[in-house]
Amino acid sequence: MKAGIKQVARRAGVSPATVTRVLSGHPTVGMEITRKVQRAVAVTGYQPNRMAKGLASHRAGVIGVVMLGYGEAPLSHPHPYGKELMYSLVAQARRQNFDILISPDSYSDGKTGMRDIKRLLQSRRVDGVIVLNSGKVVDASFEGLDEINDPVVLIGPHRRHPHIWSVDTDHAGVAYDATCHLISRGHTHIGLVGQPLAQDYSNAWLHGYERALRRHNLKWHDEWIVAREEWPSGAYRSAVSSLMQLQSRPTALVASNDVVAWGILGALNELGYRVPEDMALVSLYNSQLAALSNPPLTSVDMDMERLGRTAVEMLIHKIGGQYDEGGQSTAGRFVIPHRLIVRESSGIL
Amino acid sequence: MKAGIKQVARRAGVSPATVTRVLSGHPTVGMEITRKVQRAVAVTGYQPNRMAKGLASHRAGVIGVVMLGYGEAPLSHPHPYGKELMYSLVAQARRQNFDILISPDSYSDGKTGMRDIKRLLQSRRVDGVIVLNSGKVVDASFEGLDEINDPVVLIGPHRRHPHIWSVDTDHAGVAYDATCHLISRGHTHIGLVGQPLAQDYSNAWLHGYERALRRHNLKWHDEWIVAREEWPSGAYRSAVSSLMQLQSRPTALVASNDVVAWGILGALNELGYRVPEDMALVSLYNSQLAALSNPPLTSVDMDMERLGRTAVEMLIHKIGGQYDEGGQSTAGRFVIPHRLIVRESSGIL
DNA sequence: CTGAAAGCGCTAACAG
DNA sequence: CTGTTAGCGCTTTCAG
Repeated sequence: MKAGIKQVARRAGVSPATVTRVLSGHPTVGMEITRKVQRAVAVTGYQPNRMAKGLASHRAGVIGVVMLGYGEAPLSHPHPYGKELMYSLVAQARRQNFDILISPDSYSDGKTGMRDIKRLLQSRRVDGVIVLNSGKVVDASFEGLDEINDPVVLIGPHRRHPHIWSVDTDHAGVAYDATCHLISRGHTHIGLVGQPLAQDYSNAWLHGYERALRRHNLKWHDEWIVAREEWPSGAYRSAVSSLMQLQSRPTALVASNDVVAWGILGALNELGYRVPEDMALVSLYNSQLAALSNPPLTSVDMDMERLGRTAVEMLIHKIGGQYDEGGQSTAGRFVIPHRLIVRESSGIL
Repeated sequence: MKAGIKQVARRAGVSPATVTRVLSGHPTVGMEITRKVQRAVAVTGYQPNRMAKGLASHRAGVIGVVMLGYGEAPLSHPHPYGKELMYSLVAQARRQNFDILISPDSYSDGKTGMRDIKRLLQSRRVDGVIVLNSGKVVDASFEGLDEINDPVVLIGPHRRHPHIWSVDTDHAGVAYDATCHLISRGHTHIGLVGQPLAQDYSNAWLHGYERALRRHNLKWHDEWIVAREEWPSGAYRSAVSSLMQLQSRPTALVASNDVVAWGILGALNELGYRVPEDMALVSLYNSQLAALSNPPLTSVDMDMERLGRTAVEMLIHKIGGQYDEGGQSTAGRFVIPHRLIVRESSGIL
């Protein structure tokens, strides 16, 4: 029952090589023969053995996904690249006929990350790898990424590796735009709530935030900036509470993502403050949660769909051309445009 | 540079077969030789070519994941099995040294689902498949699933296929427990808000809900049951609003998942009602959102971690024994226990 | 334009 | 206990 290429070939009255040619759309095959082969394939329900195909052709037809610094729970990590991005990767890979492989190695942290990526590539299970930088990974962890000869595309920030292909959002720009929007709504006291500033993302946010304020000749206080790694249930309440009790308190906040924004919203509500009247709010990422809150969140959309799509396209391009081009001299960095989605949390004009 | 098994063998002064034996932990290898081989492997940084290995051993070391009925956005589908389940699958697969493959075929809907699963299996890319039933798939779509000879484990409900291996939650029991909890809090007017009742999950919920009410000699009205496929932003508000205006309105609701519960919470809040005073709420799934709401949601935890883990264990067991056992005569259905997590939304004692 | 032959890199009998 | 010998099922030169 398990039809092999030989059975198909015999049935069609041709050689195995010809079957391969028809199946891979090789141009130089006669109409007659093509027909016969196609019929034989249809009748037998033939499906090529991917192992054999891969072994012979040196191509797996698979893209590996490695998440750096997500610890034990990468898929439940709310931030910064969530399921939207993951979905986009899978969807685009499908369009180009690649599978997505999530290997055990995918759970690496910074320390072992590079080694795991190399292992994955060397085992030839995948043709290339997309690395998701959670932002927790210090840049030094990418040491060696640029020496890998197989196709690799990094999603996320990195500083010191000009040879790495990557695609990312302009995180500083995102924070800048969010802050400017609040300024344009008349706010002069603006705070920032999010993750620890040691992380690459947060760092960029801080820069964008400060740049926006500076450009508008506004000042800010360190107490307006709240950053913590974990946000257990009570944390929002106490953070918001301290913020509100400041003698010179912010009247608007930039939240580093929608989950944080929801937390702030809840705390504000619980403490009897109203949004946007008592406190305006702008969030980042514009996930599905943003529109569902009360009031709906103004949030910066980072177009995860396009981010993922671009990453896969870049990678497959590299995979296709990995023998043509010598080395990674043609590295590039793509920045996906973001845009502010104005809803009610930032105030009504 | 690209070390193959031959290089390693030569370096260690042994035959390729011996290298294989050492690497696969074959018992009958001398200490001396084992050492030498291990050293050679370490020095060369040898990584077996998985294609070749797979072709020769007839095992891919990969588990395929197919999501049925999730349409174009399986990974962003909030319900019923989200990223927690996905994570659990990947984590458990890792523990047992399997990769997870999300193939283009994974996006099947009911119509083409079976065909895609067969294709995936027949291409020998994967050793077995875990099928996630979104609940939207009508049971008839599983026609043929029981004829597949390769290992398949279904996660989710199904009715007519005794030969299918599956693991699931007792959905009716979940709704039953949620409803009983509300009853024990003194409620007699209890509503149900969720997805269309034509879906398997919702059907089970309805049964559990009704059973609980019947057992306690309580009545319910059709207007207390709100079911819709999509919940755009305004939908919660209007649903809640109609519910509250009923002359005999429910004082408590069972929400089919945490996202729905958040929506209800928001609408209630917006309309000036308080939870749990004006309306008590119990939700299902106990996702990360449940604890973060205000007030925190009482929700039924379905232990997605264990659900995923069990599914992978079952599948790998089948993969391991697929030549020993004849046919699928030993099919089984595992039900993962759930438990109610009491928080504030269902009332304070 | 098509067939024949030669592997891809590894594992799995079978000998020794 | 270890080496030798055949392939796994497909692709790919290379002839014709």
